[in-house]
Amino acid sequence: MTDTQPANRPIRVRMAPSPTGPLHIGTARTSLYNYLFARHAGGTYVLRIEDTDTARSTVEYERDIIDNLHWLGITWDEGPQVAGGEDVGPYGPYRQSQRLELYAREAQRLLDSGHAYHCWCSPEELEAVRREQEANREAPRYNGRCLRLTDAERAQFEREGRRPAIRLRVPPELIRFDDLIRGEVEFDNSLLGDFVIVRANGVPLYHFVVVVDDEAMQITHVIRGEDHLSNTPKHIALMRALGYAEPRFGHIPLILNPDRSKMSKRRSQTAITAYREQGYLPEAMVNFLAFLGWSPGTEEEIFSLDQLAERFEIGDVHKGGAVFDADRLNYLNGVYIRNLTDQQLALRLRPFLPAVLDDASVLRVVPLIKERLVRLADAPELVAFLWETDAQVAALYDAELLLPRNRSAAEVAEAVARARDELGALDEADFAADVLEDRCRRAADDMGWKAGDFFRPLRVAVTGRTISPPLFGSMELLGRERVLARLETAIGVLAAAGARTA
RNA sequence: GCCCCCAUCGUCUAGAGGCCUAGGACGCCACCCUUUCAAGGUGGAGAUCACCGGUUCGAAUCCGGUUGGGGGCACCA
Repeated sequence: MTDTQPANRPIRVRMAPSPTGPLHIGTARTSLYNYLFARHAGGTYVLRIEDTDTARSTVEYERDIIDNLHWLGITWDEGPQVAGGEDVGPYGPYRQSQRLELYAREAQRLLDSGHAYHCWCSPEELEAVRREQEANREAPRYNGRCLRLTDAERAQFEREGRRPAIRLRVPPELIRFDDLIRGEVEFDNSLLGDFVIVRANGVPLYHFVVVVDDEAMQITHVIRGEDHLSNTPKHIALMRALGYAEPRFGHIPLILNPDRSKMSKRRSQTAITAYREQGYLPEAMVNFLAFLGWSPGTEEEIFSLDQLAERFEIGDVHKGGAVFDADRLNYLNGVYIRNLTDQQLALRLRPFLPAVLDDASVLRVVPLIKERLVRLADAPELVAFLWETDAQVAALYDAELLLPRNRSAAEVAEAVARARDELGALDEADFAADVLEDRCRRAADDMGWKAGDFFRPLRVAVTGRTISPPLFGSMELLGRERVLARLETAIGVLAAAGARTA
């Protein structure tokens, strides 16, 4: 691999989310790669909140981003540790909304040195120029009108009280850089227009503030999504104009929708919170995200965050985009769930199960559902029969549901009655899964029934469903009294159905 | 339209000139196990390595072109 370390500078990377929406899958993965890179190299990891777009930025989103980053297990050395909280680190403040004087100072410096100039063009004028360029099949870029203004024209605009934006004067030069992931990349900046760095209302723009902050925070490696690859020449032009050191850049592939377009809210579920709420484990999420565009080069696929940090090499990151494969995430989540101890799983399951189920019951439920869970939020449906009332369960009965193939309602009623008698003969202390199973198997055998056929109506009677956790474990958890009551109700339903068809 | 990036099974990927009649995983299909559903086990289908030309004794791997896909071209980030 190529040398990734600029000379004489300790490695510092950053993630710079914009609190204009909840933490996005793509941002999470970029944050993860930055984190892994920093950890692997022993560098410093900085979180900077890019909230210059005051109209769209909110504290709620900042909270969502920070909370979910923490949830994933990603930690940073500098930056706000808590949403709305105080900064940690010597290069603060770490919220761009609090760094406005710096940007103003640097913008003035560019103005003074002639690298930037005021632009009075109105949105309408710019739009007209753009349309004309499109009609002439030219590249849509600023025509440099305000660069050629006479002093009189300038004075006139100022008299009119029009507020100017500030544009960078982009030199027509070839920009070349050695991307950590893509290698040599070359752009022709003569194709770029003079872009705006500070809006007319005085608010500095993204391309400008990233560059200023990366320098101010001594960032050595800028690892970000491929969508920024084409923006890099702008950033380099800015750095040169400001006399900054150029960091190394690494552009990671995009995460794609199934149709291979850039992953979007429209086509996919993109908010990390949504996955969290459905009961995806952060460990599974991290493992999954890490492999979207990177692999250790072996056939191992289960990695903890620490193991990932140990193995991660930025040069091994792929160049091509990766489709977000929900099936694979589900599979991985299941693996992580099954790898948890019962106690650990009970703890994680707690928030997903209703309070009527006490902690001890949650722990007892775990062995019954562990192998059946894809997401934690799937748990309630699996064991709802435990807290549903007998009446609620009975409402789910349907004679059809209770009937195995080729058995009449009368026959089934008889079988269920037999089970009720067998189980009713047991006292509370003997009402355990192995005993229940033994009794029922014998009864089935005795009546000449296949065990499976005999169990089906019992399952429906007890859980209200044809699909359930193991029958006898479920019965044990439900308890003698309620099991017998439900069997009784089912017998009634079957008898009525039998009478109708007879 | 212009610029840039990318290209191995449906998907995530292994592969850095001969070990590849291309490996693994997910998904899919069988079968086994089995009280349902899962989990687990075994096996299978699935990629002429986008295409065309080179270079080479030899190319998925190197070079060029073509095609296809994606991204960027804002007083959003």
